[in-house]
Amino acid sequence: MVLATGADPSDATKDSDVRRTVGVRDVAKRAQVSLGTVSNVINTPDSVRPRTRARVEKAMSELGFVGSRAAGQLRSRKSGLVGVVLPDVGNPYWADVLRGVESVLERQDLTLVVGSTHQDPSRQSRLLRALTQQGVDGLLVAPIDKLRSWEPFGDRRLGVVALESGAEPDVGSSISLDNVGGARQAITHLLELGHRSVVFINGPRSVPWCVERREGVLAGIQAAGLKASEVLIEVEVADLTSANGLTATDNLWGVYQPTAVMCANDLVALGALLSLQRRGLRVPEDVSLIGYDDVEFVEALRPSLTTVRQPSFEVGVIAGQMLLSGAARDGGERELLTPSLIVRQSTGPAPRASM
Amino acid sequence: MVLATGADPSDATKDSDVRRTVGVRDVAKRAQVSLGTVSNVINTPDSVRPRTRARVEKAMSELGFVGSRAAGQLRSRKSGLVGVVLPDVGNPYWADVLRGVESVLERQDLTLVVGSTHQDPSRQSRLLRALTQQGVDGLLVAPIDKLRSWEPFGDRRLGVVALESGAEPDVGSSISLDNVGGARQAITHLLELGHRSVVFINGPRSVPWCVERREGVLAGIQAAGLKASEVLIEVEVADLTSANGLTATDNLWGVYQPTAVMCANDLVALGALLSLQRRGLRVPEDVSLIGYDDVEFVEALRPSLTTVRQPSFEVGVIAGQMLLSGAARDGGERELLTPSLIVRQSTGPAPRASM
DNA sequence: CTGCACCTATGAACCGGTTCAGAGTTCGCT
DNA sequence: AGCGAACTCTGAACCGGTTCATAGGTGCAG
Repeated sequence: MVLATGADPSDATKDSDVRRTVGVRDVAKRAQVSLGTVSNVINTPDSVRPRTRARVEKAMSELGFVGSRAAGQLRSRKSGLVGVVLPDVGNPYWADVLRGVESVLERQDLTLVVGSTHQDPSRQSRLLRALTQQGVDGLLVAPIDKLRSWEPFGDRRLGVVALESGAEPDVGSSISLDNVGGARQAITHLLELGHRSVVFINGPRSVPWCVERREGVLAGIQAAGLKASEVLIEVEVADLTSANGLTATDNLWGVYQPTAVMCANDLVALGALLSLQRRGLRVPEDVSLIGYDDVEFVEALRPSLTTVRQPSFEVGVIAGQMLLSGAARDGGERELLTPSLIVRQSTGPAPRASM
Repeated sequence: MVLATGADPSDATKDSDVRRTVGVRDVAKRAQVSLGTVSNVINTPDSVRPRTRARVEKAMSELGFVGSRAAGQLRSRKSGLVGVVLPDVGNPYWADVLRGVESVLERQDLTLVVGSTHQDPSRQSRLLRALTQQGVDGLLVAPIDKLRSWEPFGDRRLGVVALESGAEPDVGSSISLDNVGGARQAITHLLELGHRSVVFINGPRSVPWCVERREGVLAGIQAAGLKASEVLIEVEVADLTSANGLTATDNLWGVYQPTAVMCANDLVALGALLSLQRRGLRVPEDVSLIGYDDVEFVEALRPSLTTVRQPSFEVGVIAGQMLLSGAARDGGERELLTPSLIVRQSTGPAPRASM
């Protein structure tokens, strides 16, 4: 699921509709049992004698009974909801992570509620607040911002898992990827190909893993005995989408003509590729291009994209397991995964004429 | 957000935790007002004198008050939730529709709860049931299956909007695309290029718009004075993903060698393209390929993909507006949008040597 | 100074599924 | 038949924010 928020739902039409929904009491009356028994049929069917259960179930279907989660949740303090806060569900990378989470939570009666922050801190806190109000039992967050006030979010029944959070969170468990290492591999690859004028299109500094990827880039440059100020041009886009990648590259090219473009994200790289191709530049002969994530479609691009592969599905699986195992609640568990560079066609030797 | 479902959340740990959450009563006591006033501050701030309001707000932040949606919803019969049921949020097309919906519902205090059916009818009914239990105020559904028992879902406060439902739903409003026309344009394009051996990779027959696209294909063939049985090879995949597109094409090629492949979906076309390229076939010289949706990245593929463009974002916007305007509740409103063929590089004249 | 209209604040009742202590049954065994 | 353990079933109380009829307060006109 995805979440969005807004301002005023109160303009509901006057509902003079008197028809009430059928509740446990109606079912109980019809099945000639007490309301407690109906509740038992719903929650602990084994504790009800088969004959009775059948009667209740018959009554339920005859009446078209659909329970109200809200009422149950109020008393039981369980919502059966797991909140997931991601930068952007539209990004295939995160969609993949989500599939991983789903695959684990599948057999539990847990419902995923997913929201996108679009790299916007205020959106993040709105989402977190909304999810807390919904009473989610567990929370998976890829923080876009240092989470200041975790307090109310922390004591979920199943706990909290931070995905790709730079700093170690003070509650719950976390699962991270070595962004520094991944970015460093990428930039090193470019430097080894002779590139000495590289543009790095990154996300906002407030995002932990953007900061880390930048660190990796700087570290790689330094390790090669070069100065970042002479080699690197940094560009920042608010949201890591292909549209922004395209615009950023378009704007940039009026000012600089680097021999390589490195993107914080495959989506941005896609945008950059479109911009370059429209401009008539050949990749990788004129410009090398490198992405990050190894999203499914980049293999089919021509040229196919060199990128840094992240085990997206696995991240989701581990996160889901942490929730179920209780590690997310008890905290302290840390998982660190390593990305790997996938060299394809979009990167090649720097052209001679370059600086 | 995305929804998933499962079987048993009961293994919660015994919480001996006695700490209760702060409620309106706690806030009321601290602010020296009645609990009703606290409720007013939350819901109708203007009806509370500024001085009083300030006192309550201070108390709320001091106590770290986070309301419980469940409790409020129980009494007010408003959840502030809008359920969205889509085939696959991972598909950029639907992600786009979603963005459209979000853009409209943004300023309302509505939370989107999104779930993917993955073309699975049982998943659809599970989702619908789960959303109903959550008490969603409105529902957007792209039905994957004739919805038999709409009854309990129908009387949402904001109503129901059916996206791309083949048959006219009996409740709510609908917004559809001319799938017959779109598919017909695509197949006609291929036939005009001389193709007489075309594979059509489609989704399951249970999905309304898959059926419609098939109809369009058949109509186009007939209109060209040809027989479907002699021209068309039909393949069906369960879920319209690139992985399935790849496998289907791989398997198929052992048996047939058509001169063109038409896919019900750009994602499937992407898979097909990968399969063809791995096999060493040139597109479009050896095989023409055509997709459906005009998802963002297909323009960047090489060859860029010929496809049928659908106004995805607009679909979302209209759907959102129908919900807000009450058209979704009162029903009867029908919107029909028209897709258009976008010819790019992946289609070309049929090779001579073909049958 | 009284009356009346309007604005605020109050708090008991309520929404509907779950809990749990206790009553009622069933059944095996002596 | 007699007895206790185990199993079923019962229903009042409860979760916590919202509703709404009512009470209290303020200000202005008569």
